[in-house]
Amino acid sequence: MYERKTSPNLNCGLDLIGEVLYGKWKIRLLWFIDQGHKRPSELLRKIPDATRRVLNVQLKELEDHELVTKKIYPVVPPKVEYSLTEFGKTLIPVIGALGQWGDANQDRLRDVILKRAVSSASH
Amino acid sequence: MYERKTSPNLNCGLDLIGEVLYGKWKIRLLWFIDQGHKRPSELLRKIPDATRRVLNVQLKELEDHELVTKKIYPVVPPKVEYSLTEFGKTLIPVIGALGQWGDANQDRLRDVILKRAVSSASH
DNA sequence: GCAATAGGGGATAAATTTATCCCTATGTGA
DNA sequence: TCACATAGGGATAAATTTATCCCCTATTGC
Repeated sequence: MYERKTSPNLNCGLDLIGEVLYGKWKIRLLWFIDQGHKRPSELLRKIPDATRRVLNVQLKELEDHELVTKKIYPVVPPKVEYSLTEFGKTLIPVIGALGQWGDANQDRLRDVILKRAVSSASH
Repeated sequence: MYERKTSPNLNCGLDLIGEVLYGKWKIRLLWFIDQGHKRPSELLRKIPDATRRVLNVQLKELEDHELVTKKIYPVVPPKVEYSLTEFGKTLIPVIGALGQWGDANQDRLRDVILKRAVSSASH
């Protein structure tokens, strides 16, 4: 496992929430788990741009940060279910606010994001 | 300047907001600019863990994404002021929600973040 | 002339995060 | 016997982000 070489910033609330939510797929993992998509294979289907590996890694971090719990059923083929902890559930309204802002401004956002991407690509 | 090799995900609102807010200091930059700390040197003082260079880079991205505007006064020594655009201002309540959650849970967050950091450091 | 001020940015290195590849396990059904 | 489903994870590579270093501008005040 990768071993961090610099220490995290833990000064203010924004630092702290950043530490647990920073990760390409974490927010969406929390969101989809809350929506009832609990099994790894389901989550992978909901987030097809991610690989199985990264999702596992990020789910493990969410678990270490006590935002989700993992339940392994001793059956074959294996069955695993993730759920939000009570702590994790308190994040859902915040994530909802993020998603709403993104949805409400999607046209403009696509526009400015692509504009920047294109102009940097053309040397 | 670094040139992206993979294309951004622009599927849902969460992807979109991620594209513009993802960056170690961006959220705090927006927050402090909104609080009236507009000059680069002030922002650097408010965020002492960042270097001048990164703040410039991330401010440029925020500008390209139309969340802030930059005003350069033609004086010597140079004076520069950043302000939120109307679009950028609409993000403030969302950022406020993030910060509030982080503040409200700061003890627990410090705890779980450090727990993970320490256990991974010890092999 | 030299330092200080306030802000910029290129080049490169280091850190961090994601992606790829590949191998493991165990019943079930063809 | 072989493929399939379902989940896990090590090793390594590639992509991306941050950090370091160093140099530049122009004026004011010693």
